[in-house]
Amino acid sequence: MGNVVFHAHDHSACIRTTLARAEAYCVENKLKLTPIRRRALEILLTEHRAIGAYDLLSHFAEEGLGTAPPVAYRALDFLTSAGFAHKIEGLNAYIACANLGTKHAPAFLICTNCKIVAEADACDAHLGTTARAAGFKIERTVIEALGLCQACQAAT
Amino acid sequence: MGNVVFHAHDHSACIRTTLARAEAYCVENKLKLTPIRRRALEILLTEHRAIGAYDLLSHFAEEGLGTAPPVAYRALDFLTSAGFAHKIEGLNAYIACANLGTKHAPAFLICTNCKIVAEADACDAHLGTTARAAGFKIERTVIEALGLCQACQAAT
DNA sequence: TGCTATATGTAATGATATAACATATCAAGC
DNA sequence: GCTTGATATGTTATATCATTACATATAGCA
Repeated sequence: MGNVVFHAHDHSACIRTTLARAEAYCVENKLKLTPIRRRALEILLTEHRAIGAYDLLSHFAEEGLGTAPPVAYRALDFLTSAGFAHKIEGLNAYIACANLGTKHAPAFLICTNCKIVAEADACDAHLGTTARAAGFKIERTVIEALGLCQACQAAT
Repeated sequence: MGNVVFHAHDHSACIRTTLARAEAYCVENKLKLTPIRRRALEILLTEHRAIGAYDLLSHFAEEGLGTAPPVAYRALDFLTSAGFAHKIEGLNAYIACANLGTKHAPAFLICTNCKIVAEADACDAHLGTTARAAGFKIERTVIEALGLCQACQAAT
């Protein structure tokens, strides 16, 4: 199963190795991890919880990296497309990927109180089982598959 | 398994029986299905797909039922709390419940092209299996469990 | 070097959602 | 039938989340 950890861990090492993996992945896939994109990932990794696009933007503003919303959304678009971050639809917020570099369908356990998010894998079959193992108390689930219905596939 | 239907059906009958079930459920549970709430449900049932809060509000405006956002959001809050409608987080949109009156954890198959939404049950184990049976092609999944982590449970 | 893709800067606006407070309605108990 | 308290509705303003559109800059390549 995935890294379902709500407990403490060596966070600075976790940030360093994840950034390194992101860099390697970009080289392999001819993607450009520009300073602003790299910094965005670093901020998400440091926060280690889901944060809003405008929260990210405040960090950028403090550091003189930009003040207009597109700056944040572009960085987040890059990170989510590359699989370095995920959007938590239930919170309209974004979080660094915990299994960076691997193709995966993420599933999340989100604490509505402290906003900490644990990433599991959707292939772990039941979120309920994973949650029980982690001592997480589920209050609401969001389970959605977006794609094309049969008719729309035929029409295109 | 749930009513995973992308195909045509007797829609006016479906609306009538669902409204009747909602009314019965409200009587049983001492909830008030006021005219505006009833009309909101009727509109969602008629649309038979996910619509935005402001789409609902336009219907209200045309019918002289209100023009301010809270009118729509209150009606939607009532319907979702009562289990008569669900929010589709991936679309920021709302849809009438297909299994009204029964306690259930819904899972959705959402066509990003035509916006039709099929409701399955999360207990059906795998969304993938359900999708395959319906000929639905999944492009993105949103799987989120919101609740309280162990630490936050302990703290309260 | 000059061309073209891609990335960034910036202003304006669109889309979604809630806060706050006033007024109305309804049902329970007197 | 009135009072009272709870719930629902009306309304203004504002908060929050996200994109469009267009100008400018920069990197990689012919």
